[in-house]
Amino acid sequence: MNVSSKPERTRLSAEDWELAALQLIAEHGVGALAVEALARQLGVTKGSFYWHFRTREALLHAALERWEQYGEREVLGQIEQISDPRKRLPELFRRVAHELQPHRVYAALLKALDHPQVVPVMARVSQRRMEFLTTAYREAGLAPPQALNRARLTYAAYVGFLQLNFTLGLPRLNHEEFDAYVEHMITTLIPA
Amino acid sequence: MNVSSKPERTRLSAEDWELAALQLIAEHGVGALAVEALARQLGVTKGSFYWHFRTREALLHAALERWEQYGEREVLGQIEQISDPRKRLPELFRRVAHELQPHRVYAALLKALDHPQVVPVMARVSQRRMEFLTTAYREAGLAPPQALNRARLTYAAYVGFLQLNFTLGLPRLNHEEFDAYVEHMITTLIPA
DNA sequence: GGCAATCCATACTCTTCCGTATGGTCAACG
DNA sequence: CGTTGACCATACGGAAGAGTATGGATTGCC
Repeated sequence: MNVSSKPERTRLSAEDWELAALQLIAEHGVGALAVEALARQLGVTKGSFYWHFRTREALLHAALERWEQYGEREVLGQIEQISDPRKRLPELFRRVAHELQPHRVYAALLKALDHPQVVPVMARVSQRRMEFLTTAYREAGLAPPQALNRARLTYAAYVGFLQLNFTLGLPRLNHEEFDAYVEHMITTLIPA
Repeated sequence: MNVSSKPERTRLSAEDWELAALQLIAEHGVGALAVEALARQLGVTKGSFYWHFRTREALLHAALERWEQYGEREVLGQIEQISDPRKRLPELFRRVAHELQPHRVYAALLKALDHPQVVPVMARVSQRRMEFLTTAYREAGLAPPQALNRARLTYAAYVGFLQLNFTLGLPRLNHEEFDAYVEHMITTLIPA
């Protein structure tokens, strides 16, 4: 809690700036990533920043790289350990649905696809996830062309739900309504 | 073609500014909506702008309102005239899929849900479209709870596809691949 | 043609934010 | 305990863009 609210008067490292940048991106988007604002939030001034980073773009690049590295195998790694291929996709859906917090950054980056720096990162991440989905659908019994299109459809639904739910707050679902929606997704998208 | 490239030396109205703003939003996002940039594009200076509008926010508000008014009943109005309810949804899918041009503004606004001005507009538009989808699914034979969730799923897939395809350029589909994807959507999401 | 309203250009101010220059402070270590 | 290097504050320069002030140009209308 007091990582950013109470600076605790310890000195900062480049990692601190990158984590603070990711948090700020998740809350206010890439456009709000200003060094002076970040410095105020961290309780220091710009002088600190320009010791750790050469430029603002360097910070964004480092933060995106960190996110791409560490935020990846949180979900996919655990799912791959499930032996039964037919149980993988429902479990993936349920886990992703109930751990929406790590996806805040992804939702924010989705709204920043104007910036040339985030496009390659998002392209790589989306590509990997889509390939994961495609093979999962193939292992679940779909023919290759069907599996590919189903993966596209599933991933589009995921991305769209992030946009609509997070930043637009629509549809406004309570807990049980949300669970019902997830189960509806499972029965609709995953072959029996 | 020469609406913006050749100003034809005619004087401008507020409508001209709003249309130019929408075009600029569709191409470069809401963040790129700067009055001096727009003025350069229209072949005039800021002096013209601040005669027609009190502030930059006023222009954005007017442009959004115009978009919400005129860009709505292009698709939905035609679909409602289809008598057979079971043929409405496939036809809706195909038309939306092949007229993606009017959805560029929607895709751009989707990436600008940080701005407080666009949130209510997008909320209204998305709400209306989702209600349209829900009744269409009910008329296609789904029970009310199923129809609601199916509408959410469909609309999320639509929104996600806009994001992934337009601004990220992924998945990169040619014409027949795209048609196959649309047909896959139809068979997967619409009850037989 | 002349007048008034409409439309636009020019020339400012003000704010925000990136980046630089430079000196100060604190901790570690010999 | 003094020196060194890591870390930070302060002050500045410069670019970009919003908004204002004011006068000039152009159009419609009598």
